[in-house]
Amino acid sequence: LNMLKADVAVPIPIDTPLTYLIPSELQESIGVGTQVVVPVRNKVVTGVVCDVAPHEGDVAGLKSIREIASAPRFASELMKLARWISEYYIAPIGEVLGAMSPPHPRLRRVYRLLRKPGSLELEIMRASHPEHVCVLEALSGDRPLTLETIRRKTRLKGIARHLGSLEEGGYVSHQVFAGKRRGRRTKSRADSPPVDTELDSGFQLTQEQSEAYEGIAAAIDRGRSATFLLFGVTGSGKTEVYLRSIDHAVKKGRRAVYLVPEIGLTPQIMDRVRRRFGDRCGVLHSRLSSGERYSTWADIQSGRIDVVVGARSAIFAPVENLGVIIVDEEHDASYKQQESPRYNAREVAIVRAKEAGAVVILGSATPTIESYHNAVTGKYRLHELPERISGGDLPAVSVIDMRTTRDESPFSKEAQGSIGASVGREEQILLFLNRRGFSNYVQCRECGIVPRCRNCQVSLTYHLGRKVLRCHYCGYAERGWETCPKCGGTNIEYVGSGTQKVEEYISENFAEVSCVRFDRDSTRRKGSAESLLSDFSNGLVRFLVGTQMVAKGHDFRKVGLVVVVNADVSMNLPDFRAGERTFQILTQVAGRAGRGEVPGKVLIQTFNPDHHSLAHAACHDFKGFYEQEVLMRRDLRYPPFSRLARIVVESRRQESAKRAAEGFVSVAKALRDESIPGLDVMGPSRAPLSKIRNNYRWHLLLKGEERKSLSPFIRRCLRELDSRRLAEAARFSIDIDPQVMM
DNA sequence: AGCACGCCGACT
DNA sequence: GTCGGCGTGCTC
Repeated sequence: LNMLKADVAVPIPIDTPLTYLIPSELQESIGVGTQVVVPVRNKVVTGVVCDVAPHEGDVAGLKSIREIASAPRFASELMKLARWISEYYIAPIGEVLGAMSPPHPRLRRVYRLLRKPGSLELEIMRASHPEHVCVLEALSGDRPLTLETIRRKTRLKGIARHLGSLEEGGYVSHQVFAGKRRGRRTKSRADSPPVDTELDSGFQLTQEQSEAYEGIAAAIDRGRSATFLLFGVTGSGKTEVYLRSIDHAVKKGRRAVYLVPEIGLTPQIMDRVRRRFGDRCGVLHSRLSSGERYSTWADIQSGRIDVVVGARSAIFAPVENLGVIIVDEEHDASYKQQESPRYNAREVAIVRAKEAGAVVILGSATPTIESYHNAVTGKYRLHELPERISGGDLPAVSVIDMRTTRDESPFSKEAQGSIGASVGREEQILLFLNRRGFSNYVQCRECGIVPRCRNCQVSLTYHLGRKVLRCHYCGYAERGWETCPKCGGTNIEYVGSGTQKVEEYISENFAEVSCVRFDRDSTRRKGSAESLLSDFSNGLVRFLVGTQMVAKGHDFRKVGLVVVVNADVSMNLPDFRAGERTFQILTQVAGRAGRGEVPGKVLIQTFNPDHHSLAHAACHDFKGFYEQEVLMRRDLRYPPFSRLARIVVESRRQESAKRAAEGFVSVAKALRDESIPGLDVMGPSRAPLSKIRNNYRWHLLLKGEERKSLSPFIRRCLRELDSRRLAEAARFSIDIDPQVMM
């Protein structure tokens, strides 16, 4: 008897795939990558076959694969990528494949009323189990309901239990139901605009654009993987280089993936791609319905699509014969997924390209220090696009020293004057405030100094309870300041979050013109972002007050003045990348000014006018910023001179979280050996967000010299911790190459 | 993740 | 005594 078994990765957070028998009638059609329907406990889920092997010994204890799922099979290239992600990012393989899959038909348990209780039965039930009556009432509508719906209708807890006893009593029954997939939508070819290659490609490329394009095209022809960094200010024509490179690949019979940070905010890019490639392009993003997403996915897999545009997860598009991957705005934080699997699409792109023999183009006006370093050291190939194509000069930027401001207004005298003058000239004004100051930092109002950790250079966070300043990387603590150690001043400010004063100030002082706020809160509703922005771009609204979101991509033609209300908030986040983030965001915001015929002016208000992020952003000098930042990174052994991993430990009880985190540190120190060069363990300490949803959070940082040794070492530590029972009541989450330290 | 099992306080 | 709260452990 030659039975076959399959290891199936299921979408639950367990470390290993589960083993199932393959029914003989399915043996022919199941291989690695096949998506199958399998029972897990009392549910059925869709999983992916990771391995097929002959099964020896008895069959007892093994369940069988139910059927082959309707979703198509994963190509071996993507299976290999999934394995790499799972190992490198220490994420369960089932979750990785789940993130890579198109939406599955939802398999759920539905409950149905079998028999109504008689009136006497009902009385007894009402007396003994009133919840049961509730549940039966919810089910009385004849339609089978899911657990979730019943829970919502009855607003009861422990629904499963009640249903169990009702089922036993013969009142209800359940069955497993596969939600039907909506039929594949046939895309109407009429609504896609005609392909119009002439319109864009008619332009003469600049010298630098041609050089970049020639280099990329040659690399695509060679068919060996290479990574390019396209470094150019906004408006320098990066997009045209991307599009020509894609065009070149497509003409050679290859395909392309084009990643953008947030597709919702960049409709122009989609338009340009559409115009160029017609219906041979497809979009993948989070706002698609599952039907739309599935149909695009199927179109990609069947080869009907040459160019896939999308956000982070589009890096998993089942594109065959990949020739080029674009990562636009490569510095953007949204490429890193902040929940498991915590992958970085930029890194995944490079790994995938290596496997496929494809070329990666990273593009940015403000590259990450890591990417620029790789370009400088020759790991990537660097191409610069130094000038704005359309002419338009970069705006004049002035840094305003707020230490001289004494009053309560959010604006300095100078800014007030500029705003007034700008309103007088009927220009539009963008007020940028970075409200995401979750963490309270301390600052001397007189000299502007902010206390920083002597070991880690990150700003210290003030803790009201104990009145101490604490480092969230290493745990270092000192007493809170009463006088400034530098200038002796006594005006020490505890800077909190939120500066809504701005909107108030504007409506009080400029009541005659309208002002709109643009941030996560005001744009939550679908479509509201678009309508707010169009009100601003067509001139209905004079002031736009916004956070990060306004800095991205929008092309406002009539903005004459940009004011950065408080540049210090992002500068003083307890994060070693705070300076880099500040530089990026300031450069982007400044880029919003002077894009049309109005010459732009940018004001940056700060208590720290000498900070290198500000100084270099003010003169549009990325390289100067890089040179200085890289010194700090080298000095303190931060990336790109090391690799980081962050371990977050969570528990309901403060003590267990702390103990488990300390346990990890002691295990890591005990297990360190020459297999993990340059290992450095920092912490443990309270995480900056030290309590979330009643869970206490501690964290620690590991530094290592090389990329490949850190993850296996962490896995060894976790196993050891488990076997020594040091992790009781605590959960670990691992963030490899962390981008944020909250 | 979800869900069952099992151990403890508040009610008939 | 039971009901139902949450902590712990397993899913082939």
